[in-house]
Amino acid sequence: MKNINIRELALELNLSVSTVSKALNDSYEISEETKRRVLETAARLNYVPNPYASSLRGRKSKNIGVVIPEVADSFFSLAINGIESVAKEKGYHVLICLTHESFENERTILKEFQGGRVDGVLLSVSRETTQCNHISDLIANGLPLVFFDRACDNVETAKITTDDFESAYKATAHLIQQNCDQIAFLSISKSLSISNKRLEGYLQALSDYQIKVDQKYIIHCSNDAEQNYLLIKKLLQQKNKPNGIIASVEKLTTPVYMACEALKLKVPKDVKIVCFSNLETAAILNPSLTTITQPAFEMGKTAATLLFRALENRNFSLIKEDFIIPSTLVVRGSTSH
Amino acid sequence: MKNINIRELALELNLSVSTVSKALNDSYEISEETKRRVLETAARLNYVPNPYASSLRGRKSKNIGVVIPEVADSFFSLAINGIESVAKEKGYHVLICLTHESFENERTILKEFQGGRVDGVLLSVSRETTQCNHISDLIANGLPLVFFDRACDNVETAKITTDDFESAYKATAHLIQQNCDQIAFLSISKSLSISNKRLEGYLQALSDYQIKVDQKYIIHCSNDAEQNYLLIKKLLQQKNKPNGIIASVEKLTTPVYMACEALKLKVPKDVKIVCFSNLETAAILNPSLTTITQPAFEMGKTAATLLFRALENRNFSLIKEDFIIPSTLVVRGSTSH
DNA sequence: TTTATTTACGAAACCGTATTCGCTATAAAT
DNA sequence: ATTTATAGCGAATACGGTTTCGTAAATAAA
Repeated sequence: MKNINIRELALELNLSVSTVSKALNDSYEISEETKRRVLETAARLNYVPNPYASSLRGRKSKNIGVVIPEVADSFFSLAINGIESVAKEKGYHVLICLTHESFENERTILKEFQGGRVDGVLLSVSRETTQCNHISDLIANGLPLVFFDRACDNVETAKITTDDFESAYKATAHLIQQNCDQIAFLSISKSLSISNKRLEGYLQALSDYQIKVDQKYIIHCSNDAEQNYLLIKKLLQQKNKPNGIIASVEKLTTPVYMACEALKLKVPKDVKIVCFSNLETAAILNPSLTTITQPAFEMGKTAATLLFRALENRNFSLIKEDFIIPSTLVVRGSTSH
Repeated sequence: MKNINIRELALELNLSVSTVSKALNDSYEISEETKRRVLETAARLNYVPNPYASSLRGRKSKNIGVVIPEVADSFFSLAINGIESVAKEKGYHVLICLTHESFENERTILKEFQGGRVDGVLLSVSRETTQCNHISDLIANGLPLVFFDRACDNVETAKITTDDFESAYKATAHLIQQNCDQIAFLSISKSLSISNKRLEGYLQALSDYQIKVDQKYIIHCSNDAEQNYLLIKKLLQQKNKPNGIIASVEKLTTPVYMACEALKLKVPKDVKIVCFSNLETAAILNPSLTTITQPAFEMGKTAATLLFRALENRNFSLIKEDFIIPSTLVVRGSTSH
């Protein structure tokens, strides 16, 4: 049951290697009868082509790279499903690379991609990424790249995002309508565009509703769960503690709830909470969580579709363009009863 | 900024291709001075080696394949992190392939691996997998493979699992001690070994505590979320409805909670619930969820470590062997107050 | 001084597949 | 009958690295 190569397959068939290769690739040069024979024998001898040889010769890998900060996250894992659904249809493989929110990892991964490992890239940048030369370099090198969710504004390519400003605005307005007047905003990065857009939406809503901005309500979280928990706890322990919280990212949900519980704060009575989150369990939390639900699967799917358009049409190139798929505010128990 | 190959690099350096290759691979044949020059020029010209050329020539891909049913699942995404932590250290890449619980997908993926795409495989089989020839074939072909979590019993290789029988037993005993006498067990597959071992642990506990087994309390769920919800709802609507539920897999958590809420059943008063789950949000559910928490990261890490031992030592081969890492019963609000 | 060994490098073969180009035999067109 | 076109196949080359083997010069051993 050892694996055979095309040469041995050709030998068995009394055909040349080139004929077999063409038959396997359904070339018009080969007769139907021969194709049938080749396919039949290939199946019988359990022939599986070596993808590296094909990639080397064909100068394309049939792989797309997906670079994301983290896989243990509902948004990203759902986005992967969206991406994969398209890739599979196109006969491509998905190479998932994790940066773990580290800029250095991100740069290393993209650098490696220059060697030809992938034909195109879908990228959601790390929270540390402030400067984008490593991305521009890759594009200049001829690799098509599409951002999804977390983009760099000064890179000339397409991005798929959600309406971060508007949805943060909606979330904030919702809290205000629920009588919150001291609303905290939990950010995960000072540089990330989505984080900043969400922050701006929050600020705009405060302004529109004539609520004064208080810097002590704007918390910049880190990538350390324990530290974030302490930060949030501290926020909720000050004398003018907030009566509303917007968490700009899913992973802050648990520390926020934990902090409220530790401090015996009742949600939504004492504090109301909205999270940007795709958690399936949002509906069964204690209390159920009001969320901004992002169209994760759709975003992944759209990003992949766009990337493949660039891969398939050599005369179609990715221009700087925004595709915005709206999020949904789902009101649940953490902001009402 | 176009990518260059080793030939052009050699030309620039006035060296032969072989010398450059050896220098890049830190061969003892090359002087320190030359290595320095090569490395410096390679960096300056932004040389990135083509991985497919290396793989083809070296007959190894520096990739390991991870085949799992689903990525949008806490257990698997944490396991991926464990696997990746080892792979990264060894300079390997992780190729994540999703079966979406389909046997056909699983077979196709493993078949492709025979072409040499990966040097080794970590596999958690789909819920549909009852027959394992596609796996044995792969191993017979020379590819080392380690199971993690979901294994096939009749394949000659190592497996990393958790103590499914014992933890299901513990969960059941815990429910009994909390005065449950009508305990339902939610399975996801009739063939999956983990599902069956958990079922056996449940049955053994019932037997040891002299509780009669009632087949109507053993529910075989499907892969369809909506259908599972209806199934569970039906379970909870019968006249002798259970007062305890064990969900053998994380994804059943939400439908169970939803069904209880829809039927106005109080947890834990009317029904007590235990889930096999790695959900980070278990502690903040309504009520907080008693879980069997699997050592997901550890299992991934151990499986990867074992696989690499087989990859690195040609005289070490994977024998049929069980490595069992225990799960933890974490008692929370869904089974007590 | 002669011989053996070591150091540092280059030429060429090789990994498995795809593609270009050329060839033959047959069919079609003139 | 002659030319042209076409269908079907094979030889050879290319893809970009790695590795084997050979060799010249430098050094060590005799």
